[in-house]
Amino acid sequence: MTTRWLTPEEQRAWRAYVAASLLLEDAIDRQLQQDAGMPHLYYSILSVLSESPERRLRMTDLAERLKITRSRLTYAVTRLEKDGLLRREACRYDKRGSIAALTDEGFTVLERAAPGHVDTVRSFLFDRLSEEQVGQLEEITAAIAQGLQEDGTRTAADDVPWRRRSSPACS
Amino acid sequence: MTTRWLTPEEQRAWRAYVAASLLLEDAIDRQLQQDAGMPHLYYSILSVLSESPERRLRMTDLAERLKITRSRLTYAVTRLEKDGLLRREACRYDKRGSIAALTDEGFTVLERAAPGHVDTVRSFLFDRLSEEQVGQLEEITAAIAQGLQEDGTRTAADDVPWRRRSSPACS
DNA sequence: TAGGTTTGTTTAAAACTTGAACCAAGCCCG
DNA sequence: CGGGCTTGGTTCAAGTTTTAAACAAACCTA
Repeated sequence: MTTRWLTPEEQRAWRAYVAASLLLEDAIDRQLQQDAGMPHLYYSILSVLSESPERRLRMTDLAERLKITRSRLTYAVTRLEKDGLLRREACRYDKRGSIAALTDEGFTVLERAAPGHVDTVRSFLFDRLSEEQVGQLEEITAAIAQGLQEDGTRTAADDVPWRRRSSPACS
Repeated sequence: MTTRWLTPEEQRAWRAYVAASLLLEDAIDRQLQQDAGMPHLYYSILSVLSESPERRLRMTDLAERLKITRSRLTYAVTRLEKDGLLRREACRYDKRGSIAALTDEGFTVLERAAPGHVDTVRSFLFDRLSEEQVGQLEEITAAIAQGLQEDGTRTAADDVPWRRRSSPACS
């Protein structure tokens, strides 16, 4: 089968997208590095934890929400723990598990970094979009993410309903 | 001034965006690494070169199009040169300049990798969007990129029209 | 209980990024 | 012309991150 190349419209969209995502991620990383001493990913870890029940989550669940590998997460969490922003706890229900729990200090750091972060996201993203476009962006990116999820992390267990992760957060 | 937090709609959009861009970049990197032995950025370098007049471009111009620092580009180009996919040439009109020129081998590698890459982009992105959404995506990301450009790389020269880079590609 | 899975970490090697420092070449202006 | 600033590009050192493979412990199911 011969390749279906991108149409001119698709090409324009693709290029604009690539440029925007690169620039945006750079800008956000820079801002957070500056103001909070950590890159976007690390901030996201704290942020996700802060919204979880009891501000804690199992490593695997955390990795899943952040769309990163467990190995990568282990590395990041180790640094955050060293900085005292979170703590690892044992899981009572599953002795293999370890739980990342946001510390008070971590929460404070997050609270202090949040305004600057939101300002950045706002000024570079939402301030430039109409309300309508915000909705469009959500639909578009949600569709993309969905496609990539079901495809990527497809394991045998996904085909066995009764074995699917339920993850009561073990909390 | 108190922070204007994100509205629920904005939050949803932001999260979907972050997840999608991460997953998409991962998927593309994986595919290209697999099929062409290089990450997305390197492929982009070859790709931009292949579309430039005489398949060559000055380093600074290349960095500008790719939205990366010159330092970062130097590193990448060094590797690509080592792999024989491009060659550095002296610039006749400006003895400071160096030009990255795609080699025949580089072009061949690109030709072979392109179908797989396009397939990936298509299946993860465009196949999931309506024609209308493609247009929306372009407008949205173009707006974002524009905002980030004028802000970021603002140098004194930008305010002096007659000194702005014209870059006749020196070719 | 055996066999296969899942969890999370470890390890070692690469790959990448950054920022500053630097040199050579170009440009400006008195 | 010649000093002084700017630009193009690389180099360097340091640190960060990423990956993949291997692993042990704990789980699960038959």
